[in-house]
Amino acid sequence: MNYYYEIAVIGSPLSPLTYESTESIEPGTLVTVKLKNRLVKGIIYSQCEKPKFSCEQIVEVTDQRFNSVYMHIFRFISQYYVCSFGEAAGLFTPVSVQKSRQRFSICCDITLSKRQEEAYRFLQCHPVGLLFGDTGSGKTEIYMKLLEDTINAGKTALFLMPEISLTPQMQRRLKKKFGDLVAIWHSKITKKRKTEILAQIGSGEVKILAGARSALFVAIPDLGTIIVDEEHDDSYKASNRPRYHARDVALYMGKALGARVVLGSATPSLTSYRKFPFFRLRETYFQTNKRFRFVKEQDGIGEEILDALSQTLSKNHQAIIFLPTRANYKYLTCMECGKFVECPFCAVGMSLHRERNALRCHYCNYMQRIPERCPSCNADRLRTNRIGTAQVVAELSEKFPDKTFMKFDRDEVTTQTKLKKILKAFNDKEIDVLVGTQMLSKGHDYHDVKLAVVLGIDTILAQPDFRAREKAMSLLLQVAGRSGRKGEGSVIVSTANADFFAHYIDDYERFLREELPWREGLYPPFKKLMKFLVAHKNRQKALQILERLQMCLSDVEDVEIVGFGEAPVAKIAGKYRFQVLLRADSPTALLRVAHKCHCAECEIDMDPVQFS
DNA sequence: AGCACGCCGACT
DNA sequence: GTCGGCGTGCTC
Repeated sequence: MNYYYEIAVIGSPLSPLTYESTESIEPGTLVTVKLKNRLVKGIIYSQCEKPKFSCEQIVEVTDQRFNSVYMHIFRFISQYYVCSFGEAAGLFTPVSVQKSRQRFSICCDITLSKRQEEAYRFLQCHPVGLLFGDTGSGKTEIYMKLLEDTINAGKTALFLMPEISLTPQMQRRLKKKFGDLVAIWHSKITKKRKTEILAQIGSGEVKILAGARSALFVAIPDLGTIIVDEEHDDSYKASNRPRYHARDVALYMGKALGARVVLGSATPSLTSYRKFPFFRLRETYFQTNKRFRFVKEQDGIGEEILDALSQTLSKNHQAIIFLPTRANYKYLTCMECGKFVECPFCAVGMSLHRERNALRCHYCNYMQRIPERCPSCNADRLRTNRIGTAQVVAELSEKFPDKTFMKFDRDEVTTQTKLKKILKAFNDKEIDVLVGTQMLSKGHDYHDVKLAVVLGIDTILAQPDFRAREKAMSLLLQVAGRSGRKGEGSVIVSTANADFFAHYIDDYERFLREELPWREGLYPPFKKLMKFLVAHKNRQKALQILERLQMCLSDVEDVEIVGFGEAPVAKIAGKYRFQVLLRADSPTALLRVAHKCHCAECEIDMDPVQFS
């Protein structure tokens, strides 16, 4: 007897293909099949009738299978983020469940403050809850308590955090409490280690998987709790196909698998604030006395900031300096023709990196010599623009020769090991000042930072993005939260928008409340957005695809075309980019359009977060 | 005429 | 996505 199955090829954009087998196989089973004479992995989508064409035999049936709830989740992802079933399933890692799964109980030794106890009880009685807790208010203890409960109930848990918040300190804390019951999972751990962890999850030795975005896709059995820490963080949104949002997938998975979902943040997203019941946990742990000062200085570091820094350093205290720019300078501009030196492959200015004596493109990594003359008009009046972390380090090292400054950005912190090393050196006082980008703001505990300097926040506020204010405000608070964790701390912000920031600085909830009406009728959480992206190395071709797309979009109902045209970065790695932004009241209307008009040449971005 | 490269369509 | 077929265009 022969059976026929529709099989989705893992990671392939193709819709399921039909294969033949002599065995009866359950949907969700992973198999090996031949595709164009090559062996590929597939997942049984469904059983079907004998097709009219002759088809290939399934090569191998593995003992790995996703259950029907997971199949349902894959279907949701492929529907909602508009990708093939094989691409959705390809995100996930199966776990082979052993029959005699081990059970453990953990001793309940976490003591919570009265307020923490209330927060904990609140989260306990909501299937989805938002822990809106200031930095230093003790969110972690509440997470620990929830994880402890989960294990004692014989269940497992996922603990998600942005890749960069996966600090040695958080790992240590988890390890200290849960020992080998917790495993750490992120994109950089080795294949060997991953196999090991998967086996331990299967046997029930590991009960908590803590990690970055990708940890969500480990099909851990008996899931009881999903915690999404720093839920506001945009790094939860995938930047390539399928462009899922890990927080939103976590919410869906929680519902489907019957697991409690806890979102946590000091600066929750406006959408989560509006959507979910929340508990407000204010700063109670250390009675900090934070002073904010706003100054208006030009690009770079002016007198007032230098004074503040000088005072802090003279007392042998530490400081952090935030600015949103890497390299020495973001641009090299011609004073004659006004153009900046552009990457030959991308429509962006190249950044000046002194230590490599080169201009580097931050999109495609192309490097070239620093030119003497303008490549466009040949004038020899090139000037640097927009100071970056490397330059701040260089200039301050010269001004304070007996102090140590360290760059803290993606260029410097390339591995977990380097992150560990720098954080240790900083906490051991071998470094006096960290100068960094967003990375500085993510969940690290700096013991003795008495001053936080925030530069360039106005460039974030000025982004053509409906969330520009939300991004700027939360970033400022997150950076500020790193200063004065014990005792006094001050924050000095260089901005021309002091009124805006000052108004909300000690009450993020006020910001969220007052921001809400601006979004009404226009943006999330009131409206749904979707973006079509077209990229092609032939500009003419790209325009053709865009035109065809517009035709398809011309007669759709309940969907508004907000705008179309060149993408904010009109060319990346030699590909010309165009986009269409759509708006609707419901995701259904958008998805109807997406499924009608999508094609191989365009990518769909549901709930986009990137607008510049 | 022979070969290289790049585009496009099919993949069960 | 990835492979191979085929057409264009350049070289021997």
